Amino acid sequence: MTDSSELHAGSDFPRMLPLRRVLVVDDDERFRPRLARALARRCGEVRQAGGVQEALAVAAEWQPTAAVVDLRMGDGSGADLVARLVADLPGLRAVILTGYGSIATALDAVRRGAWHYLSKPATADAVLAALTGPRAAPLGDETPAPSLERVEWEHIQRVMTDTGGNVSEAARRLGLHRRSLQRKLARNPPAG
Amino acid sequence: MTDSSELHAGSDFPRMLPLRRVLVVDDDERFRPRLARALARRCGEVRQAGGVQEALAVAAEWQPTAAVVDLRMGDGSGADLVARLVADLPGLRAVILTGYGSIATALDAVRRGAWHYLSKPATADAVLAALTGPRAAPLGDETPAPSLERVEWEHIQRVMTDTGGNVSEAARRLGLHRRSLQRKLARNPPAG
DNA sequence: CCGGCGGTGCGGCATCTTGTCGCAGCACGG
DNA sequence: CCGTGCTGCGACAAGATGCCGCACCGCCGG
Repeated sequence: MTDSSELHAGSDFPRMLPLRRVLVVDDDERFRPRLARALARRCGEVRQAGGVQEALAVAAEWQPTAAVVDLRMGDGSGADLVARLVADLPGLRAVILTGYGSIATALDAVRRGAWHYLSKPATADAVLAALTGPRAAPLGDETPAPSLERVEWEHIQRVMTDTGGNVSEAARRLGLHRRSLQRKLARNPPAG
Repeated sequence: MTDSSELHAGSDFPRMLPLRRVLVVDDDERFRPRLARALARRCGEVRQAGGVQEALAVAAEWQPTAAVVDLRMGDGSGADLVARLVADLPGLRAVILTGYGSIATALDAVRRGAWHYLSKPATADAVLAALTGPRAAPLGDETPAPSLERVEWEHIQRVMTDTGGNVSEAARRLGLHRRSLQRKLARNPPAG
């Protein structure tokens, strides 16, 4: 991936075969064309799809070698789409684009066949690096799932540092009442 | 930072300067040496530290150019450590290693100066790719924090697919009562 | 064939947790 | 000096959870 700075323009991508035909799937009409254009300057061919159905149609006849897929789309889950794509097109590398907070879901997608995941907004370079670099650690199933309590607590801590310790603001962002946040903070952190 | 003066010959890492001196920080006595050895075969020098205090001491006198830091350690947070390291050693690239479920916290670390984050277990190749590749999208502050409710819901969904839809098993992993999980699942997914 | 085991759904009730008030205090800036 | 927004905290009703029980189902071995 270190030589990604010298991507050949034109039609040959020596050992970067995954980048020959890249399918960009996102229902965000502002973001998708931008990403597609940026990718087009660096890869072989790039096509776009605005949703799951369209993506499946394009994939069936065009047989992309790589896909960049948004996690949340109006007509279906990007994770499901990726699972179907890699099933139909063995060897296809798919990266999941995800907004903040869906990282766990994106990791799920990796276990279901996605190559990597990125948080949005992602630069074209980051996408390329993810596509051509090593696969994201699939997180073996032996990694225990954290308790709900723990997940909640970590997210609260995160937002709290975000707001610089402002309880009222954090409560607003978390969507709960200030008093409730106070009480949660007063409690002790979960053990496991 | 420090340029040609202190370079040890022997290994050549052309434009991979970050990999000259790599500090591996983890309190897991089984995992750390393995990672360190694997890295040593691919980079310049590699040293290890078993905790935050030790890492700070080593960093002060050795001035690493890169660091691989576990997020959770007995004597302190890896995120805090990274923040201090990048403050002291400008140009240092630090990747955070995180277990499942602390991804949000790891992203936090990225905002506080870390270069990238990886989920554990991570291969040495993945670590190198993260260190030499583009920086993880720092997730501008405009990305809204998801509501607590939403975070909870996504985590539940994740564990549910993990268990193949087994409610009892998912409840056990989530650390709540089966009846409560049933009720949560019966409710509708959160909007925002 | 039957009993044990583990899963599911659901009702009910005691108990814990939240939401929503209100009040008082403190800091900041017009 | 007063408005604004933060903080901590008490109180009480509304809501969620833990925990019991029951009925039912599918599976597997005795």
